[in-house]
Amino acid sequence: MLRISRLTDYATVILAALARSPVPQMTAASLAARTRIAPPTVSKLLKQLHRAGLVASTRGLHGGYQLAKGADDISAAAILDALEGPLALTECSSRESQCDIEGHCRVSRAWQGVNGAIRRSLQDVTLAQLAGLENEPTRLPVLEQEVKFIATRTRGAS
Amino acid sequence: MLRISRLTDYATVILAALARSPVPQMTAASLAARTRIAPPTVSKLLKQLHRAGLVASTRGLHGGYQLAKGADDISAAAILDALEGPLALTECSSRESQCDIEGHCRVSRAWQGVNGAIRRSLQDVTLAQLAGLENEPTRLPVLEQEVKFIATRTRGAS
DNA sequence: CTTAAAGAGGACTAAAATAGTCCCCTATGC
DNA sequence: GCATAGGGGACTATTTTAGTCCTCTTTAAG
Repeated sequence: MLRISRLTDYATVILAALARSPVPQMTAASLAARTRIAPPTVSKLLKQLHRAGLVASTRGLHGGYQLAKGADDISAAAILDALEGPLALTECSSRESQCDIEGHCRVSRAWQGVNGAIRRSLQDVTLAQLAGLENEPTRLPVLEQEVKFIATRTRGAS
Repeated sequence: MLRISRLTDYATVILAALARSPVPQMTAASLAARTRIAPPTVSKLLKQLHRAGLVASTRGLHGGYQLAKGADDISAAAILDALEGPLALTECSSRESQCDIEGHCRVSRAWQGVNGAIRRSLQDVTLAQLAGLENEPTRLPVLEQEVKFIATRTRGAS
C-alpha cells in the first residue's frame, strides 16, 4: 500500500551515494558503478534531479554531478516531488472533471488531510538521514514490528 | 506522489455511502446508482471488502450489504489493507532477492520509518470521518503531532 | 581546432500494474 | 422453480512505469 516508485527509490540511493562520497563530484557512470543501477537509468534520474535543482552539474570533460545543497537541506519530500511531482493521494485533486461520483469530494477532502500529514512527515526526513550520515540508527525498536508485519505479506500490488 | 489507487478511493466512497445510508442494508446495484460508480466495479469492490471483513453480506432475494462494524471502528488503514494489501513504501521489504544495490537497504530501512508513520496516521482516520459523519475536521492536531513525533524518532539524534 | 568525455533532451519500446467487464455458480424468498 | 441477490474468478484493455537509445551541446586537453 502506498508505494513509492522504484525510480524514486533509486534516486534516493543515488543521492545517498553522492552524499556519502568523499569527493564532491561524481559522474553518472561512476554513480552507476557504485550503486549497481543501470547506467542509462542513473543518467535519466540525475537529469531529473538536476531539473528539480537537487543536484548541480558540470558539463564537458571532467564534468559530473554534485549535490546542490547540503544533505541536511534536502528532504525526502523534495526528492519525491522531483521524481513523481506534487501528486495528491487521490486523483480528484488534480483532475476535477470526472468527479461525477456522489460523496466523492467529501471523502477526497478527508484524504487530503491524511495527505498533508504524510507530506509533513516526509519534509522532516532529510537526505542525510536516508544516507545514514547521522550516527543514529534508522531502525528503531518501535519500527521493527512494523517492518516485520509488512514483510510478512509478499507480492507487490500498489 | 504517493497516490492511492482509484479502486481504493472508490471503496471508501462506497463504504461512506453505506455508512450514511438511513437503511442499514443496500444492494450492490443501489450502491452503484448512489455513487455513480459502474456496477461491476462496485460488486468487485464489495466482494473484496466482504473478504476483508469490513462489510457483511446477505445472499439471496432481498440480500445486500451492510457495514460489518460501526463506522467508527473501521479505519482508513483497514480499507487500504483490504484493497491493496499491507504493502510497504519500498519494494525491498517484500522482495529481497534483487537487493544488489549498494546502500539500498540502508535507505530502504529509513523509508520504513516513514511508512510506519503513515500507517499510524491512517489508523487514526475512521470511516465515520471519511464519510463526514463526524463534525470533526479530518485533519486532526493529534494526528499531525503523532506523525511529527515519529519522524523525529526516525531521524534519531539531529 | 580537433577530439574525447561528459551532460541534456527527448523519442521510443517493453513490461507490469491497474481498472474494468463478463460469465457461471450458489443462496434465498416468494 | 424462478427471479433476485451475492461469490468467485477468468479474461481483456488501458494506463503507468521502467528502461534503452540516439542525437546534440559543452568543455578541457592535446
